[in-house]
Amino acid sequence: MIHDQKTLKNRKNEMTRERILDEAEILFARKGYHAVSVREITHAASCNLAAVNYHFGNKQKLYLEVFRSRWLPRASRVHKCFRESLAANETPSPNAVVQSLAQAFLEGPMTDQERKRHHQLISGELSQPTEAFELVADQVLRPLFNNLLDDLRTVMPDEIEEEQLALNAFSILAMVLYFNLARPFISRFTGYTYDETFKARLVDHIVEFSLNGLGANNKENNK
Amino acid sequence: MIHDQKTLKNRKNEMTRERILDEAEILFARKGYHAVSVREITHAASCNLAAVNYHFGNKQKLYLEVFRSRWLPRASRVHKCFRESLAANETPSPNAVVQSLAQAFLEGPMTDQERKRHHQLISGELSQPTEAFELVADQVLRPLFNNLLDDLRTVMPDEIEEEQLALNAFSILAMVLYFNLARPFISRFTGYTYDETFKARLVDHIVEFSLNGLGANNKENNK
DNA sequence: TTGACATTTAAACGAACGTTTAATACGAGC
DNA sequence: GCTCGTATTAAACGTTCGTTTAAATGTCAA
Repeated sequence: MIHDQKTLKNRKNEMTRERILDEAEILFARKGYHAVSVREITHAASCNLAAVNYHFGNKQKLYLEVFRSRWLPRASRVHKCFRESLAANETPSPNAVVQSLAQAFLEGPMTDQERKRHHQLISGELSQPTEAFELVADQVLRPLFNNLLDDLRTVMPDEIEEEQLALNAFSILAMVLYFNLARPFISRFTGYTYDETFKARLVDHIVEFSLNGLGANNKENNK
Repeated sequence: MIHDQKTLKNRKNEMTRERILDEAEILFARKGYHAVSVREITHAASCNLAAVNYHFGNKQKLYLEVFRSRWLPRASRVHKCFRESLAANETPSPNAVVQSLAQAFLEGPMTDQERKRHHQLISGELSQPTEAFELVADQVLRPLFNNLLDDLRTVMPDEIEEEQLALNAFSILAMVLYFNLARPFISRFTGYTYDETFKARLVDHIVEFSLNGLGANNKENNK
């Protein structure tokens, strides 16, 4: 601990910064940007009120940094999980595409409360987009969409139109995203809890439903 | 105008009230509850700051009243449109169910900016539920879901499980709601504008995709 | 015209907000 | 030990917030 004092100092510096980011993400996800005060965040992070402005400039920049340093990496992990799971199949197929995507999003590399935070944050941006949405759209959503489009192009018949392909891609995303976003809604109406069994059931259903949905343009090789 | 002064007075009373509700809905939809101030609303409605508290008690109750007197009736109109469109078919079929639902939601009895406001408001409640969500869930969403469930029970094979039925219902709703909620997202990535042609194309796609999705449990009579 | 009631108005309230400041604390390098 | 630069602190800043008040205005019945 003597030989690396710079690190020690930096770690101390970053401790508060990181603690603020952690608590800010939790609170922003739970209550939304405007319903959370800087005082609330700094109190949860056990630091001084001025720390937010010292480390991030202002509240808005802190919010953006939550997306940059927390949301984006997590989304990248999910995206990577999807890519690797898909690549693991020796022969590409619509089934592999949809199954990999659904598993990555519903059972992917996140704890359950992480997933909840993750989707609450993006849900807020979808309903009231800020600068953070630009970030997310450019760095995550568009690459994901384009990848999905390419995957579908590979496994679907050649004669299919581009527009039809895009609509299919959106529909698959709709299924995957909806069953994450509408979780409270679904739990409320059915009484189901999102435990491992139910999530596995959900993945199966999404795969089956989407695959048949695609099947309209792809009668022969969808299994 | 002499014989009905009570009405005249009441109309005057309600003028301000209604104007506030109109402007409040627009602003709440556009910016979200916490990002809109009472001053902003009363200025847009060209009335005094205290009018909100006089007519509605407080800001929160005004927000709730927007849902009660504006959102719910509009949702009822859409629901009714769906029911009537479905009843117009002489023989019930999965195709009729899905098509009626998709048309009611995407091309139903609303102007386009009404639909935008409508979905922005509910989108906010989905991502950060308040008391208004209870209202909407009980009065609109649950009846709609139960109706859809009953419709599907009628047109699907008898041996289908309740859970399977519920998942199918959610999936159809996912398609319909997603293509409304994710409109900015979709427009951004494809460049498509939500004009009449594209909306008709969307309805066709949703019907086809969902119908095939259902088809997994319903091979023979889905057309 | 007068009196009772409902609505609108201007002004102010205290509280909470995001942000700034200036002083203090503290580890790293000389 | 001293100094420099970074981090933390307590306090205050000016603004805006939702809400309240009390007076003014308007409306209709008697």
